[in-house]
Amino acid sequence: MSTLRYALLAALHAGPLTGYEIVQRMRRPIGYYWTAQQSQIYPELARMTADGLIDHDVAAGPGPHDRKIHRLTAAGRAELAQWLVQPPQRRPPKDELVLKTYALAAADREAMRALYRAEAQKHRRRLDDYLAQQAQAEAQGHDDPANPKFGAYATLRMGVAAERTMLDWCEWLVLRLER
Amino acid sequence: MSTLRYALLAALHAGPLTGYEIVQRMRRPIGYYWTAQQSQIYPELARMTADGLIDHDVAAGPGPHDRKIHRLTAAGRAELAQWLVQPPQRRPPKDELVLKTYALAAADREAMRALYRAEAQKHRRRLDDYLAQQAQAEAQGHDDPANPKFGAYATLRMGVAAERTMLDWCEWLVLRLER
DNA sequence: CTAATCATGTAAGGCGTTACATGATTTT
DNA sequence: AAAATCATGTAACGCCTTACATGATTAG
Repeated sequence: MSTLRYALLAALHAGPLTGYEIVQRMRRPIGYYWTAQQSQIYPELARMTADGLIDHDVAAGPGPHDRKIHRLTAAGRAELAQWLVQPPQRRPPKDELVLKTYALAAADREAMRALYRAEAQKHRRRLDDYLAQQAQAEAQGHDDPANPKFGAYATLRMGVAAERTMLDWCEWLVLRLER
Repeated sequence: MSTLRYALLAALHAGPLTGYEIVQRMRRPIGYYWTAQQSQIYPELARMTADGLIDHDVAAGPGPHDRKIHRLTAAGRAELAQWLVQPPQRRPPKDELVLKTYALAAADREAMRALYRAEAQKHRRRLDDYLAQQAQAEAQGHDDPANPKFGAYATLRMGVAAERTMLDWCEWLVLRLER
């Protein structure tokens, strides 16, 4: 069982979705959890159906393809529940900006400073975006653990925290590389 | 040019290393920058040598293989310097724990709470470890941008910040999932 | 009239992980 | 005597990205 499979089970945990809707959610991590391309998602959904983890209803779509509305089977839901409570396997963080930083002595200092200033800007934008979404989620009561959307809210909070961390780090570098 | 190539150029930016030494540094990200397996590293070093980005001296080793001490060529150093100042391409963060959190409603609440408590513990340990390394680096003056090890120090600071962020988030979840 | 959206899929190729292989020296 | 360290490599396989393909409806 690959992590992608669990990601798809997780995507379906709160209710049925079409492959297309899953693709939308996983393209840009709006909340902040996982990503995958459609060329990975469609075949995997087919395999999961063959393995009895999910099934689907078929409905006519606007284009040449019918819509397949996927939902978890009892087996799929059990598999998900069992996986959720197991400790995650740590996969190493790979961040290009951090890698560049390791070798920053090999580049022009002012150019590197400009890089961090530009990255800080990007993180500030994304942070503002996430903060707005977080406020909206709180207004709708998603911050209550009893609310079914609490999980999505918690991932959003991680997104906020991560963006803030990156922003602070970039700003620290901009200051440190002065002169 | 893959990111792995740039990671290897970055690894060699401060001086020559054998493939084995690079493997050690990239296995568990001591600072916090990049990882790769030896089965990726050795063939890539060979290809980079063929492409003129690095070259090496050969010396007798203790085992059946000679040591190859790799260093950047002028072309390799130029390629690295040019890459460093370009904006990094964002690759989506994939964190299994965050993924699990998204679907946390599908699992037993107390079991999830135990999971976050255990994860908090791991992050606390790693944070302490990184903090000790950071203090040592500062005592040796690596926090000065003029010091050639400043880049490694800056990546370590990112490691510290990231661990602290994850720790806080796990502890927040433990509190929120109470009762 | 052009472009985007909805909706599902296939093909090719590169990136990354796990496992296998060798063998002398040093540590337990 | 057994295990770890040093040191470099290959093989198999799966994951992931980029690109291609179809075609009706809706928005600009």
